[in-house]
Amino acid sequence: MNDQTRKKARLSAKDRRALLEDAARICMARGGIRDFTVDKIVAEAGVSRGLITHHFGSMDGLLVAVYSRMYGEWIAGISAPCPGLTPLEALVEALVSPALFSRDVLNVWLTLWGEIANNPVLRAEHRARYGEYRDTIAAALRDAAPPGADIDADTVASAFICLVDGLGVQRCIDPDLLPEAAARTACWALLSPYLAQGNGPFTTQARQAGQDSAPARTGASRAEQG
Amino acid sequence: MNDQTRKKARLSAKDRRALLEDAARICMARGGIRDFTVDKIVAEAGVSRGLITHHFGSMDGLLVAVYSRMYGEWIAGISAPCPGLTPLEALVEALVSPALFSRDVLNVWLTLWGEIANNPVLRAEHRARYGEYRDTIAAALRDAAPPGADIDADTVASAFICLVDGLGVQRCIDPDLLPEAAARTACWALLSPYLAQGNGPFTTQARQAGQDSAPARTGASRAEQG
DNA sequence: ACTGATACTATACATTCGTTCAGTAAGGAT
DNA sequence: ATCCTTACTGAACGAATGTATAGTATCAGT
Repeated sequence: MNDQTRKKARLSAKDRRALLEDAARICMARGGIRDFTVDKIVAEAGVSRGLITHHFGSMDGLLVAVYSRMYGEWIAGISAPCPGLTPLEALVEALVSPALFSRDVLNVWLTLWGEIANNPVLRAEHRARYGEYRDTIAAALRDAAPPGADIDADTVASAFICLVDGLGVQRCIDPDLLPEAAARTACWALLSPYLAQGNGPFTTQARQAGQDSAPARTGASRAEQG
Repeated sequence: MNDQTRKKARLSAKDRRALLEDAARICMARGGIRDFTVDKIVAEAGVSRGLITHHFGSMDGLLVAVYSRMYGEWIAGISAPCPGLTPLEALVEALVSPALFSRDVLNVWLTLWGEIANNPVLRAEHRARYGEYRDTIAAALRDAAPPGADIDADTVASAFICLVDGLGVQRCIDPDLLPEAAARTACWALLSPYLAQGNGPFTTQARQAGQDSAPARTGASRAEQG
């Protein structure tokens, strides 16, 4: 209504940028990178074609802005504490919650990943953000680890991020095949050896052994238990 | 040389299709979906523009053909036995080997995933192939599991596939940050609880408990150990 | 009230996109 | 040797791509 009464809404640069970023995300959630186009985005936002160039310089600029916003919201989402849960439990619950583990959100991520791999500008933005992401997870891990544990929280966090990424991919491809509960189970399956007392696969000793001459022996020794 | 001497090479439909599929993969490895175009592919293959439509009907047809080929080669790669290793060990080693865990190969996968999520034709092809992929892994898991273990190999295989996907994503984004050894360690970290004697997180009991009213308790009980 | 800055529109532009199609030529079958 | 199938070329098509730019409208500062 408000938009219809006013012939032309003149927003602040900040607000208009946010509006365009949201429109771009809606388009990407709908049809991946193929729908990340000037025509589709300005139609979704209800503005003229020239606005994207005016506010972001180019489509690459908009892409970086979307990526930056996604990363910020993602980290904020997993950092929010939850009463009754440890920080690590809250983190996992956030990751499988509808706010983060929805197809719309994940499809934007998947689309962005495909661009990061081939777009130097986006890759630079990623490198600046990834450290913060990993540190957030590593902090929750150190908090949950048994006292005096000899582990590399950064390594665990990296592996955990990979799993979360993969869960997102599968969720995009076939949401029905990967319900929330299955994702949660997978998360704890990866984290539990680290949290267990004693020698998980992420201890300094285990890592050094795994990188030595006999590469498969880390798993082999376990397989031979049965 | 052979191509230059002959003015026009007339190949069988099968051979020409394979050649075009390879050219398409090279383009996708180089620049993602943005380089999956008629002009780029026919230039890479050294043929005229009309050939893609002639052999595949449309670009979508070529995309499905590429995906089908990728899946076939991927499953063949992880199914090859390796002397001195158990089937599961051989599978993991194949997954982190240069043949499968290279940026070129993985970038094609990442590109395809972005399309599967939004392309109904590709999604249908995926559904027809995913089962075979998961069964291959589940078989190796059952072989490696301790006798009489009460586990859901399909669930473990699904979770493991997610991890492998995520490792591929990270490898595409920043290959230096995820060396082969780290990927191998992450794989065994996820698999080891399942292979251990007793109650891993993938047993029937643990799964039922995890899906009950207290969703986070599967991990919570472990976190409270320390 | 005036002025400068800028949010915004709308058109135009050269490329590039996927597909169509008429025509050429090579190879197998009879 | 002659067909007929088909692998293959190359030009043409309209639609869609991102960006540049001239012009309009609105707000803040004076």
